Amino acid sequence: MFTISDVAQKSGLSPYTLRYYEKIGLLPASKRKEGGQRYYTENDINFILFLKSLKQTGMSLENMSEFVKDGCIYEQLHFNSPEEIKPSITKRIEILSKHLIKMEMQKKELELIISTTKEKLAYYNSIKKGDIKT
Amino acid sequence: MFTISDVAQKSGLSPYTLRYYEKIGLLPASKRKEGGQRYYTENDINFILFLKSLKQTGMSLENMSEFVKDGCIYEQLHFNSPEEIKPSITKRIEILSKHLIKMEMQKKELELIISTTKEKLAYYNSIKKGDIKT
DNA sequence: TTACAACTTAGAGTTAACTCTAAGTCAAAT
DNA sequence: ATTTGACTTAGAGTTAACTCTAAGTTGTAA
Repeated sequence: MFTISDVAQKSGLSPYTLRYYEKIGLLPASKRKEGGQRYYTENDINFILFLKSLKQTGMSLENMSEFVKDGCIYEQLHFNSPEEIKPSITKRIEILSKHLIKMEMQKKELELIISTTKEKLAYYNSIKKGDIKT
Repeated sequence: MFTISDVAQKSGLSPYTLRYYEKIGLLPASKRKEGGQRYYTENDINFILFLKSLKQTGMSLENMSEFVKDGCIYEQLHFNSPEEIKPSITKRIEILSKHLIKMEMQKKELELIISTTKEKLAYYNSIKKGDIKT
């Protein structure tokens, strides 16, 4: 069982951000200790890491919320029981399919600019070494 | 020679955004027609597209400005004459190298989440088709 | 048991990156 | 020649996503 700062540490998100995500409904209400303090399980952390990777690949918080909501219990990095997931399945398939296409395009774009960047670097380095005289 | 809305069209950035980029010094002062209206060449557009791809892969406008500035004439998608580029070469190599590493990591991350997403989609689809009964 | 650090909340403030408004000028078509 | 629509500027407004503040509570180590 982990505190909010443990999770912050593990996820690279600040405690502020984690509370904010909960406030806007992107994360489900955390479990609480006696005194009211949040605690998190491994599963909670895995879910947070999954959301973080969606975010890193350009999904907006709003779009992520749509993925998470619909009254559905959030899943443990994908193995909730089928009957828990079923009501929101079509919606989820739709969102993930769209995002998948976006990510595939992103990957192509990324590969292109990586090679453009390598070319530029090679050019700059050749000038620096003096291979190209002025 | 292209107008600002031509460039907007070609680059996917709005005229507002193009003027804004110029205002903050991310783009060099545009050439103007008689009446003061901006016009752009193919080279200008290529440079704008290069900046756009840097942005798409997560470089901040501030970081891009650093790349562009240093009093240097901006380059035509990489072939300014060496003597124009030389003063800012070390800085540019530094920025691009850092960004390259970031992009390589991003690519790995992207590949990982693409495959995770595919798995999830396969799982959802199998529930939808009824292969997994409740 | 007393510090002291980390937690809690609601709500305010910040930052990056646009995005628009207002008031006016310019250009193309009728 | 006049209308229509795109252009110009400075500066204000917006949005997403945090990030912090204040005031108070809880947990832990000496």
